[in-house]
Amino acid sequence: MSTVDRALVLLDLFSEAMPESGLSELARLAGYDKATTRRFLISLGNHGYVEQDPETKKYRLGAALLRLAHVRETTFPVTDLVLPLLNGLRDETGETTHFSLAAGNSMATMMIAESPRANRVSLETGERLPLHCTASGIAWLAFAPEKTVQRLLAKPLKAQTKHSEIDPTRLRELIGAARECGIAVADQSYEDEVHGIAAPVFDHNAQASGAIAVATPVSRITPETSRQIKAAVYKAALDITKALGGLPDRGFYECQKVDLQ
Amino acid sequence: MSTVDRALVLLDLFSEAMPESGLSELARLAGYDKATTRRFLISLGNHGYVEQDPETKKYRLGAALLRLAHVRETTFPVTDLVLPLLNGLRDETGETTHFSLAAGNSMATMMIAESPRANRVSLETGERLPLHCTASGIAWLAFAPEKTVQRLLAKPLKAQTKHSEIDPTRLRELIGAARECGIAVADQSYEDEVHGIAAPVFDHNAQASGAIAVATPVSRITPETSRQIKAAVYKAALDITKALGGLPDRGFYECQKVDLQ
DNA sequence: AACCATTGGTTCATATAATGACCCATATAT
DNA sequence: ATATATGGGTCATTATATGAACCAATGGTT
Repeated sequence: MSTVDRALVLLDLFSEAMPESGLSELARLAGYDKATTRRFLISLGNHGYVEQDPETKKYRLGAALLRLAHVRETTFPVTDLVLPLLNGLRDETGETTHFSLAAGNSMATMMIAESPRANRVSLETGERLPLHCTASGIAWLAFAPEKTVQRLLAKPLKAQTKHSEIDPTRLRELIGAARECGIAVADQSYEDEVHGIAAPVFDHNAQASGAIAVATPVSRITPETSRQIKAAVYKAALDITKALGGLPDRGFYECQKVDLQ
Repeated sequence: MSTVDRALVLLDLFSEAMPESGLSELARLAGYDKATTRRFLISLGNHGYVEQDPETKKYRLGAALLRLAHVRETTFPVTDLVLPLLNGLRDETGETTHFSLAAGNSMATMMIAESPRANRVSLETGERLPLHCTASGIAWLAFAPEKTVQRLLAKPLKAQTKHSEIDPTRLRELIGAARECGIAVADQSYEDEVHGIAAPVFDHNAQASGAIAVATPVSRITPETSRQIKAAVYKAALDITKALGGLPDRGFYECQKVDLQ
């Protein structure tokens, strides 16, 4: 991994859950030496991508990112392309849908279309969800580079609920199953009462870059609704991939033939 | 300059005016070897900060930036803090105001509050303005590190209008004057008929990080309106600096005593 | 008040990773 | 057909990144 890569990892560490952090903590999280971490932070700071609070000495993301995001969005408006499709999926299923991108060791929620129902799953833009116990995460892992999967399964994983699967070999099976049928299911493995169904979205290299998911109160899941949602999610994943100029993995196409239970 | 710094320079090259670019062009603009540039782009791409169009092979800013900007904005909402003050300055002067951050060799427009008048100056968020012939640019240069000024003046500069000053020694004088009174004036030096009055905004290290400016049709500029706007801009610059947790340069405070013409 | 465990920050000999001249295939002008 | 772009890749040389050890300062604990 190049020096530049290592420096950029620091940016990935920041999230809504951890919007600012100290030098030692960042070094620990990234697994770098303190001196190295500090040099990286200074370089990032030179360009306005991080700033340091003069009081607390903590580092946070910098204002220059707003400019870049603005250029990106006015130039290549992902939101404009994806949101209508996400809304369509929401209307079709009647349930909350969301689009997320893989970011470091988690999925970052980029867009949400909430269900109109009173009893619905609700989440927030920017939320970061763990890979191993969410439908989106499993769907992404199923088409992610093998090395990424290995690295994730090597570490000890945290169970979010009593339904969470944290055994590496069992997780391998789940990932394998998702790869088989192009769809991942997470039944209350991230939060009790919440059922997730997700499919990967691909970039132009046929690499999974993110995922779309439908999140449902578990009470509304029946064999019928499940089948219906799976079919809708599968189709929407293809549509969004296409809208973003991506190319689905070869194997993903063949999933159409698989009986979606 | 460290390797990481050099890689990050590539991100700064992208703008609304140049939202995507090829390998050779980027290498040329940054002054790097093609191989080096390519390695940087790949590293940036690994983290989603740039992407490559598979057709044209051109590179553009990546989607991961949206996540970072989102975290930054929900965590440390600059817009929420600055926009009200910018609106206040607009209301006070009746003219279009904007806030910009220094980014590479230009000022990047971050926020705008447009004048309600029919005959008004109009600009766009994200626009990048040259340093040497805009009020914002001069205001920033006046309190920027000496090395930055030297580097800028070393290169040949482009005249935007027949009023643009491009002679290094004359520009030095303009910058010096701006440093004296904390205010920079640009009379039709970027665009004919447009008059700009700007003051720097400082970060927590008392370094100029950006500027606010009032842009006026030159027809409405009289000694009186000019004096009034200068006073308002000066005060707003202090307010915004404070709102952002910044600390004005020592010299900037003393400008209050200077007669603003 | 002495103690230990943190923190942010710094130094410098060593080892590792960055560099760029050179090469290739392809595409678009002349 | 020749010249000059382009994106991409290789590899010996060299410059840069690295991290153990080191401060000074802060904040609990005993």
